[in-house]
Formats: sequence, structure tokens, C-alpha cells
Amino acid sequence: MIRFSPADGLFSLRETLSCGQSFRWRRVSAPGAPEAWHGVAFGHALTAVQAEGAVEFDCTETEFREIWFDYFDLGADYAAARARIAAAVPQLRDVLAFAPGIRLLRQEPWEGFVTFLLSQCNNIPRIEGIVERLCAAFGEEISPGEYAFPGAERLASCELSDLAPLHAGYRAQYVLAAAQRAASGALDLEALRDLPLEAARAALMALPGVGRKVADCALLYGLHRTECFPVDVWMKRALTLLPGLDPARLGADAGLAQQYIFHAIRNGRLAGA
DNA sequence: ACCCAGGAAATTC
DNA sequence: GAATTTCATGGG
Repeated sequence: MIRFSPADGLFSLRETLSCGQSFRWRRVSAPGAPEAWHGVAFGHALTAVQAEGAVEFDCTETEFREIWFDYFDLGADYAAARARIAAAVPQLRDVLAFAPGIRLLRQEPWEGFVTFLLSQCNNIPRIEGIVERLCAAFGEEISPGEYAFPGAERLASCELSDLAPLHAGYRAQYVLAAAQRAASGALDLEALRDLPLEAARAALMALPGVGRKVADCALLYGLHRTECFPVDVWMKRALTLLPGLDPARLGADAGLAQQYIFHAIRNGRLAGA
């Protein structure tokens, strides 16, 4: 058991894992009991428990150091980032106060890309179901009943009909096309980390079913390109309530600001929403 | 039955 | 170019 609290003191499992950036985590504690979450990332399963002022990770020290510390972005200074956002956009004061323990997960690039490919014109509970079936059907079984996210090579070996049980609808063909390009090397997600943003975005948008929003989500959540500010139907509403907000003015804090705003408006914490 | 969901792409005006 | 339609599926 590893007990950890980031230096900035800002880390909530619930706020981080239920704010819509990931689709593979489930709350496993009974109401009233200490809040516990369980999920899989980078081929490792984890149960973590929210304690007072810290989070307890049920894993080895090696796993914590090599996987979870980075996954939960625990080395970053969120207090400083929040101060910069508040200074740049004073009208976000209430939004920032709603879920101060959100951290931007550093998810696997391929998983981030595929899950947000599946997200289009869909709702979060259903996305979670599709992703769960995708992993159970094609992911490596890392322990009984638990599956890693399937690699591009595995998915590229599928026929479209193989994906029918996922009930992903028209999005299945997009996943298949992405898998084929990633497996062949025509698409190199890791290379997008170092490309200029516009070039990285264009490389993703060259694939079928990938527009500006999905590309920005893949870049933000899978590659930690935090200058991305994905705009979906919720954010369009939010932006009408936050006139004058210019994401470009937030620089590398744009992605985090977007996450605070998205979570707030979905929970009715934005005036008029 | 109707509308919407972390959209994108083709079509139409 | 800006609106409209279609795409597949499930829940409210």
C-alpha cells in the first residue's frame, strides 16, 4: 500500500476519474464507505482509496513509481496552474472551486485516441460499456476478468463483423481504420508528441471519423498536449455562458481549464446551465 | 414516438 | 460558406 499526496494537495480520485476524461474506472466502494476506485491502465489493474488528504494505492512501490505517479500527473503543480487560469479568466472562479482535485490523466496514446473516436455523438455511460466490451473481447487478460486495452495490432487483425458485438454503431469502422493505420506504421501516435500542434492535429484528422474535436481529445488525453481545448456540445453551451473566453490565451493551461469547465457544466455548476 | 448523446462527412442551398 | 442530413445505438 502506497500512501501519497501531491505537494499541491490537490488530488481527488472521484473528481479525476468521473470528470469524463477516462472511461475505464469504476467506483467500487459502497456509499458511505471510504471511496475506492478500480481500473486498468498500461496493462496494470489498480484499486485506490481516497483517504483524508491523501490517496492510498494498492500496488507495489515500483508500480507506483513507474506507472501511477505519472498516470495521475502527480508531479505537476496544479496550484500554480489554477492560479494562472484564475488570473487569465477571472469569471472561472466558481468553476475552479467546484472540483479542485481534478488532475489531467496521462493516458495511453492509443487508448485515448480510440476511446474518443468512440465518444462521438454518444453518451458517457454507453461509451464506458463499449470500451468495456472492447477490452474484454480483444484485450489481454492480465488477471481473471480483467483486461488490458487491446493494441492496434490486435484490432487490425479484426474484420468489421468482429466488432459488431461491441454495439459501437457506425464508429466501429473508424476504430478498424485507425487500428490498421497504427499497426502498419502509417500513423505514429508517439511522434505526435513532438510535432507542432497543427501538424499533429492534421495527422489525426487525416483518418476517417476524426474531426477537430476527436483529434483534440486524443492529443489532450492521450498525448498530454495540454494546449488543446476540445469543444463538444457541452463546451459550446459553456462558452455561451462565458463570453469572451479565449482558450488560446490560456496557453498550456487550456486543456485543464477545459476539464474544469466541462465537469462544472455537466453538473449544473455553471450559471444558467 | 421523439430527442439527445464529449461528431464527422457528405450533401444542399 | 453556412445549414441540413445521415451514420448506429441506447436511454430518458
